[in-house]
Amino acid sequence: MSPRGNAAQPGGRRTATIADVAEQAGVSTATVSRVLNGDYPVARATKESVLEAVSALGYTANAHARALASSATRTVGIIINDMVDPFFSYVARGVEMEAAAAGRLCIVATAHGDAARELDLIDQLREQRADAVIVVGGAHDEPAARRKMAERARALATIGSVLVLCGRPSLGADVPTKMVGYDNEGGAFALTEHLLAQGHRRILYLGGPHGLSTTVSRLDGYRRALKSRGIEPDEELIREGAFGRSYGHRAMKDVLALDLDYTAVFAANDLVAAGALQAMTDAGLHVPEDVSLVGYDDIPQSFELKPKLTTVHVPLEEMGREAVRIALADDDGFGRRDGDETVVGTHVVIRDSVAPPALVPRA
Amino acid sequence: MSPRGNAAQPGGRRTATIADVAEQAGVSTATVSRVLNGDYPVARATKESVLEAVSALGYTANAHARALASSATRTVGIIINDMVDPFFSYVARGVEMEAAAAGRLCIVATAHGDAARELDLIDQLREQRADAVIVVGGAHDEPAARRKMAERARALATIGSVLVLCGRPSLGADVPTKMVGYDNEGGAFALTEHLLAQGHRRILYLGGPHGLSTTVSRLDGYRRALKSRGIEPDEELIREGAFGRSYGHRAMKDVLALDLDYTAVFAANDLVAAGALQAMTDAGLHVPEDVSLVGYDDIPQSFELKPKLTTVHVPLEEMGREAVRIALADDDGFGRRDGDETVVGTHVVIRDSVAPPALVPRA
DNA sequence: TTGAAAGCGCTAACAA
DNA sequence: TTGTTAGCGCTTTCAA
Repeated sequence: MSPRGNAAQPGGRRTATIADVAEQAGVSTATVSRVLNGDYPVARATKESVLEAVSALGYTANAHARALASSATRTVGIIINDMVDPFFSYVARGVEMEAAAAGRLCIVATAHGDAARELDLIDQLREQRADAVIVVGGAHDEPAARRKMAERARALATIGSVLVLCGRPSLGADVPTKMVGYDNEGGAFALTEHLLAQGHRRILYLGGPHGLSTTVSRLDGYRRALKSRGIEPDEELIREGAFGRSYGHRAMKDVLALDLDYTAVFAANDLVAAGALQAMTDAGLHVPEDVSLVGYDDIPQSFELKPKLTTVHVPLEEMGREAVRIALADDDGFGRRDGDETVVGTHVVIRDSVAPPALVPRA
Repeated sequence: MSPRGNAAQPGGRRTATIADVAEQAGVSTATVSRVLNGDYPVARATKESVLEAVSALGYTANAHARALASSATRTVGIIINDMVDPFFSYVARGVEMEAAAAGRLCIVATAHGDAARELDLIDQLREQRADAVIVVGGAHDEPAARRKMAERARALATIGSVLVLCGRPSLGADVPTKMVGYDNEGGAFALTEHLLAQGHRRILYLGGPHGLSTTVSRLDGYRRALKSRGIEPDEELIREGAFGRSYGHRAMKDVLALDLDYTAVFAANDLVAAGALQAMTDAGLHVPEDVSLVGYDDIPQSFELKPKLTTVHVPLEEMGREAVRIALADDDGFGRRDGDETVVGTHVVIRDSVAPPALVPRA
C-alpha cells in the first residue's frame, strides 16, 4: 500500500474524496454527505449537481472514514469451523445473503474447532467494528471458555455490536448476547423414537466431538428416548469422536471389527452417516436390510445417498438469515432483552435408511 | 449503532482508545503506536509499561482509524457465485486460510452469476479498501462486460489494491490485474482423448452456461480432441445449459427422452455429472456398462458417487491460496508485471465411470 | 528514544 | 436548505 494516505498512485491520479466532489459541485462536503446518505432534505437541483460530480469523478466513499466518523460499518462477521462443511456453508449462505439484503458485507472467518482461535477472531472482528459477530455451531462447555466468551460478548456490546450465538448454548442470562438455536435434544429424541417404533432396541450412537454442546444434547435426547421406553442406554454402544465423513467411515470400520450387538446406527450428523454408510457398504452390509441408519441436519447430500437417509431436518440457511435479522434488529437502548432467543423448528425426515430390525443376527 | 463515535454505552464504559493507553502508561500516543506496530525502536521499559496499560485496559486498535491513517486494511475480498457450491467453497477455503495466515480477514460476497451484482460488489470492496479483490470462476466474455470490469481493475489499482482473476480469462495486457488460472481447454482435451482411447466416438457434452468462458474452453478442448481423431463434432450432441446438480439431472432426463445416439457423456462439471448419473440410474441405465460418464473439477463428492467418477482434477483450494499469495506479493512500483499469471496444473483422474462402449446399442 | 501535531476522509452538531 | 467545524482514533513526519 502507499505510504501516506491518498497520495498520487503510480497509475496516475489519486482517489477522489468527498472534498473533490464538493468542490466540483460547488457545495460543501456536508451537503455531499447528505445527498449520498439520503437521510436529510436536500434541494433537488443541488442533489443533481452533486450526483453528477460523483459520477464524473468516479467517487466512492471511503468506508473506513465513514466508519470512523459514524461508527456504522455495514459489516457483519461470521465465525464457522470450515468453509466446505455443508452444515457451516449453508448457515454462512443464509448469513451472507441476509447481510447483503441489508446492504452489509460479510466477513467470514474459520476457526476449525480451535476455541482460542475463535476468541482471537472475535477480537479481530471487534477491531473491525463489525455490526454483529455470529458464531456458529456447538462449543465445549467449560467454565473458563464460557468466561472468556462472555468477556467478548461484553466487549462487543461496549462498542454497540452484538455477539450472536447460532446453534450454541447460552452464556448465561447476564451476558449480552442474542441467540438462534434449534432443538438438538428434541430432534434426537424424536429420531430415536422413530427407530424404537420400528422395533430397534440396541442403537449404536456414532460420532460427534466428546463434550461438544451439540453432541451432549443429541446424546441426551437419544438417552431420554431409550429410557422413556424403559431401556437402559448401553454405554458401550455410545461411541463419540468427531464430526465429518472420514471420521464416520473410520469409526464404523472400527466398530465392524468389534462385533458389537446393535440393529441400528444413530450417526451424530449426516456426514458421519455418509462415512458410516460407505464403511458398511464396503463390508457387504445392506442398509436398511441388515442395519438401519439415521443422520442429523438434513444436508442436501443426505438424499443423494443410497439409500436416501432418514434424518432430522434443520433449516440451516434460515438459521443464518435469522441470525442476522435479530442481530440487526433495532433494539438498542431499553427494550433490549439480553439473551434474545429465537428457536427454529426441526422435524424428522423419513426416507429409506430405516427398516425394522433384521430377524437374523447380523452377519 | 450508537449515535456519535465512541460514546459511553448502556453497558457501561466506552472502548479504550490509544489516548487512554498513552495516559495510563504516561507516554504519548505516538509511542503507543510504535510499540504496538513494533516497527520502530522503543526503550524496553517504555515498551513494557505500554503493554501493561494495553492489557489493563483491554485495548484493541480501531481497524478503521488505522486504515484511514495508514491505508492498510488487512482485509481481502473474494467474490464467488455461491457459498455452498463445492467449486467455489473450496476456492474460498484456500483464500480464507491463506489470508488468515497473512493476518488478514476475508470478506466473502456472492454474486450468483449476476454480472451487474459482481461489479457492484467490487465497488463495495473498493470502498472497504480491501488489499485485494479476488473474483472466482468463468465470465461471459462480452465487450461491454469486459470494459466495465477493466474499469474496476483500474479503480482498484488507483487505491493500491488489485483485482485478481481466478479461473477467469484475462481482460487484456493493458489492464492491471493478476491471474491464477488452470487449463480448461487442455483438461477437456485430455479427458475427451481418454474417452476416445476407450473406443467412444459419439460423446454427449452436457451442461455449462452457454458462452461462459469456462464452458467455451472446455468445449474447445472437447472439439479439438474429436477433430484430432478426424471426427467432426456433431452439434446435436452438444447441449449447453447450466452448472449444478439439478440441471444435470433435468437435462439428462430430457436427453434420455430424445433417443440420441451416444455411448459416453462428458458433463461440464462434477455436479452436472452427479445429476446426470442419477437420471441415468433412475432410468435403469448402468454406468459405465451402458453409458460412460465423466465430469470436471474433481470435487470430493466425485469419488463418493457410484460408480466413482472419472474426472479432471483441479486444485481448487490451492488456486485460492495462490490467488492471495500473488495478490499480496510485494511488487508495488516498478517490477510489477501487469497480467501476472500463474497457472495451476490439472490432470485426468481415472476412476470407475468409463468403460469401452457397449457392443449392443443402448436400450 | 520520545513527543507534538498534522492529517487520513467522513459525519453530525450547530449556526446561519 | 446549506455551510462551518469539530471530532472519530490512528499513523507518521518533524523536532527535540
